[in-house]
Amino acid sequence: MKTEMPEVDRRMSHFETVCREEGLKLTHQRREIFREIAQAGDHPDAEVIYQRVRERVPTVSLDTVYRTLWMLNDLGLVKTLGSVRERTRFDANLESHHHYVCRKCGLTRDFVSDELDNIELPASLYSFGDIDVTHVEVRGLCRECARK
Amino acid sequence: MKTEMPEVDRRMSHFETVCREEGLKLTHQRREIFREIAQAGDHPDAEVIYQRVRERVPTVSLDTVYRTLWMLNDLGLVKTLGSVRERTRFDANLESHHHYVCRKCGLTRDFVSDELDNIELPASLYSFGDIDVTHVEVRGLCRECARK
DNA sequence: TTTAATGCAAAAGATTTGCAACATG
DNA sequence: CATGTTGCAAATCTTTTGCATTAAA
Repeated sequence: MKTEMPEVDRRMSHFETVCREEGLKLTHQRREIFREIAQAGDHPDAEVIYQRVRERVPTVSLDTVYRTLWMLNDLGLVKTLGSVRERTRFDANLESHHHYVCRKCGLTRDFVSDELDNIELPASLYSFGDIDVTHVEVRGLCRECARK
Repeated sequence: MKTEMPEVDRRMSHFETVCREEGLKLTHQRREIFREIAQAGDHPDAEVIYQRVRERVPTVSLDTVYRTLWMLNDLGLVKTLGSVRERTRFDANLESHHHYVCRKCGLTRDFVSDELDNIELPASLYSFGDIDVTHVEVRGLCRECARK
């Protein structure tokens, strides 16, 4: 389930290029933390990344992992799954619906779409398991944030 | 942006029915916490719900809000946006892709689909703001969890 | 009256921050 | 060598838990 080496190498050099462009130092820790995410196929969280990097860099600290992760996210080198630095939000609307989320302020609005509710999913998906619901999240910059 | 009253009332009576069926006590706190989510149009988090309920029930405590929220979630009376009781996960795959997520164990697998990448979104969406990316999350029970 | 639910306070967990020591460019 | 980065420890913030008290059925 790991990413293949040629792809990992491609990601590593992109990472190094972006860091140089931004004037960020290419430390041993940063390289190894990024490499870990670049080759992982399972979307690890900060703690898991920390444990894995520690096998190769025993002195790395958890706070460096966090700092690096957010730095990579700000540079657009990694993405986060689910909410970004946000708490769990609750919703009592049980009808099938989807969300528009502002990438900057987190504003979230419901929308419905019969078309989306009936999209055909790739057959390969069923090899992962069965399917209950399909939820579409549309991200963008909301009007309010665009004005500033 | 609040939910209209008739719909709130419908949700309230559904909530009461389910609680009775499950033998759960209909306390003042539970009613007001549920009402708050039922009428909110903005997907509040636990802290926000707590602050709003406190205006009407000044003695309510934050831990009761948390306990009630998870109870409602377990009963299927509310849903959570984003990850459920999970930490932020990271991903270095920047290509457009979607996720299959197991509702039980959180297993997450990437998948790609040209069809999904080209779905037509409702025009009304553009009234919220501009659109960067569309991400589809398919939820279900993975094979591993289904076997148990 | 019986039992479950609440509020409090304390614990646990996750993430962030200040700062001196250190490594990179 | 100058500056940005690290590791440590402590702080902060969010969520959970134990337990005596209270309220629903």
